[in-house]
Amino acid sequence: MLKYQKIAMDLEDYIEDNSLVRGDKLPILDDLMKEFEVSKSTITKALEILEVKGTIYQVRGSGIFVRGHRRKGYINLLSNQGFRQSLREFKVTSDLLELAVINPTKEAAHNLSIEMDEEVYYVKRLRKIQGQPLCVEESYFKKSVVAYLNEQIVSESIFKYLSEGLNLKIGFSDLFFHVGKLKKEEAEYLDLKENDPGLYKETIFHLANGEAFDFSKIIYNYEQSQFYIQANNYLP
Amino acid sequence: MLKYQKIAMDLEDYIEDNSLVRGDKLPILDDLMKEFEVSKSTITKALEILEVKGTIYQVRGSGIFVRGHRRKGYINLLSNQGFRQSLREFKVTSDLLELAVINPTKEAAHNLSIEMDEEVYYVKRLRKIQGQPLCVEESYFKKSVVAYLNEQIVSESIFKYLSEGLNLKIGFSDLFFHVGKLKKEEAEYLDLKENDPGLYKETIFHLANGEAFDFSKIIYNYEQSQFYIQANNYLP
DNA sequence: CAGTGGTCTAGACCACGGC
DNA sequence: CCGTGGTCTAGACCACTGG
Repeated sequence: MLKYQKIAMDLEDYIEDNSLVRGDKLPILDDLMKEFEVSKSTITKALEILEVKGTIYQVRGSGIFVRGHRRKGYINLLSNQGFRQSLREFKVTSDLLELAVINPTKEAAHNLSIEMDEEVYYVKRLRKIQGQPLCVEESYFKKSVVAYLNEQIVSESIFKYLSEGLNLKIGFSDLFFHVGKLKKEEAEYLDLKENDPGLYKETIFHLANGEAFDFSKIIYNYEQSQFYIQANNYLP
Repeated sequence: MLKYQKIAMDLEDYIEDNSLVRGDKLPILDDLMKEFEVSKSTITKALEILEVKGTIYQVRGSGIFVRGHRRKGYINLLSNQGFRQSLREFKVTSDLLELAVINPTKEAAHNLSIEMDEEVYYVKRLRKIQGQPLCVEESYFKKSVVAYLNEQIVSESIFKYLSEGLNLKIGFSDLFFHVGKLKKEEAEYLDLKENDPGLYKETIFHLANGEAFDFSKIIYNYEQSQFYIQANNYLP
């Protein structure tokens, strides 16, 4: 593990352990350098990561402060770590509806930039929160990248398996969404009525080398889901 | 303007001017260092900004590549620069419905961390795209920060005025949203029907020093709006 | 193994906040 | 004015990619 990653994690733990909240001050740069016995740039790099993640903000001439937020019960839209993190106080479970090796739909093939005769793993899951349907998810994993999946892996954290088990390096993801009216079949999964509102989200996940490997479609139950994002305002 | 900011902008222009698309290669680090006559770290910093913004991705041992994305007509959810950027090919206009100095609602006061007797500018606007209602927005600006607003400023870009006119430094923003059924009054603004789907978004904007100064509530017309985000996957 | 990006250092100097 | 974070440099060394 890289120094700056370790420092970033240690600082997150420090904030957690000391129950620091928005506006609370962290030690100054100089002290952090001494504490971790690294150069200024390394601390800066660690802080930058936490800044991008929305954990802290830095004010020149003043100090380093905890950002956090949190409205309870909101899902972090950008966390692909499933819902374990954002909703850890709630009970989230997952029903596996389907797991198979298939040829992709035209849509999936297009979003993964593959031919329609290349094989993919198709995973369909229904996620529940405190027993209520939270969302239906369909995922298409390139089989050339994700060579093997089984029921157990899928029922736990797929991404953890990919990065730790298969040693894949996840890079970036493109996320698209819109709001619409649920079709009858969709509504049934979510325990809602036809034409009720639904949030439709599509995500294309890429490896660090830029290759798309997972196309995912999720429909959220509007009664169970609220989202948050912590953004930074870079170049105007 | 800082060197790395200038470089980042120049590289964006370079991509634009040469119509580079996803996967196209940029010059290597060494050449960029020579071209811009700066040290490696400065180039790295510029590239990092573009990486966070979703403009490029870097692959160790291989090169620097254009990321971009491929869907037209989607709104960048994280761009507070209004819709000019994402939808520049479409005609976006804005009707001012109300502009007044008032005491904040309880909700606005809470989100801005102020008392209910402190004054705020209240701005209500209806945005249209190609003549169709796109969203209704209500904003509350702390008067202690934004001392003056008028009809002309509001009809153009408020944030441009804040950063260039008032020289305020925008820092970060917290974004919350959910999906719901439109109330009758809301639906009328958007030319929709009661109980049609709506995307409800709230944003709290902060200065670089961490002070909240703008609380904004937007309801989007589901027929006119689709969104995208380009995310990076940092620490697992 | 050559090419290319990533990490880390030590240090100079700058810019902003707040007393 | 002092304390604090931000920018920038030059350079050593590491780690991954791809022929």
